[in-house]
Amino acid sequence: MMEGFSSTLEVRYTLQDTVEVIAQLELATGTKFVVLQKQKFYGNPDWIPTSKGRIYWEHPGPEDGISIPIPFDGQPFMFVGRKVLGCHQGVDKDKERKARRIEEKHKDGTAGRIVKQRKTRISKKVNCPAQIYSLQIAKFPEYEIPGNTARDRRESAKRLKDDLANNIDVGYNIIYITKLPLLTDHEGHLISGEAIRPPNLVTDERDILIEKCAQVSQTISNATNIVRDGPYLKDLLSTLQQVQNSVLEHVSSEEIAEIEESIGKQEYNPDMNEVTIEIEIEKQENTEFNQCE
DNA sequence: AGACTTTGTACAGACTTCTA
DNA sequence: TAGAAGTCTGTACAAAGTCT
Repeated sequence: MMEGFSSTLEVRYTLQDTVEVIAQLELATGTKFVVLQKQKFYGNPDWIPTSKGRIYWEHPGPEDGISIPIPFDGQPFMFVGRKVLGCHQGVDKDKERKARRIEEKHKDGTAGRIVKQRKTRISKKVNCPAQIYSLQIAKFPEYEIPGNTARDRRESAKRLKDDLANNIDVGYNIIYITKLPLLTDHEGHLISGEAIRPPNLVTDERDILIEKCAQVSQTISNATNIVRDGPYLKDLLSTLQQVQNSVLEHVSSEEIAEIEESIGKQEYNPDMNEVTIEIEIEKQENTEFNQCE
């Protein structure tokens, strides 16, 4: 990982390692990425720096874009190439092309022979926005500057360009910086067996249902405290575990981790005594519920 | 069932637009 | 004006649909 960057940035020194990082991501998430764009020299060992290449000291990158910001670290660098991969269920970039092809087909049909309407296949593209952005840069450590002044930059860049122009052997390190998407960046399709979530309910309706679920859970919890029938409790536990599993099936692995973490925190919560007291009070208040049983 | 056709997808490179 | 980023287009291939 690169210091000062988002945790999704991976830095590697060979193409093979970079390919491996992407392969591991695909394996871990059950996703597949296809090349949206690849520049000529990305991963190309034939690339050599020339005096015509632009020298950078930093690269801010657009705020809302997917590009990778490269902070100043004293060493000048050049862009070698970039590669952008998109989730294979991402944007259908050939949509217009397909439409054109169908239109042309129609024209052909009216110009003589009868064209039978064929059942159209369903595209797997669901506009998933997840993308991998990989940059290949070449850093020149021999031209590192101690400070970050305009004068230092100018002098060092000039020295580097002169050396390149005079065919002096300039040492450089190839670096691949790859920005990986998070699981939450995927939309509208399966990830590692996760069920496709139906469209979210209107917030109000959802809130009401959550509230009702909470009430039922609370009632069960309160009533369970007073049940003395051992075999029944055993059956109840089994049923509740099934319900729990069913609920967790509708929650992502990250959310489960959050829940588990919060449960872990509660064990050390000094306020837990207050919760216990509340339950004790509720137990007394629920004698009415007990009588109804 | 196998051959043929159509459609969807993938890749690469050229071209265009935008920006510092 | 150079180079990053975005768009377009040609080509190839695989898979599904259709025909015989």
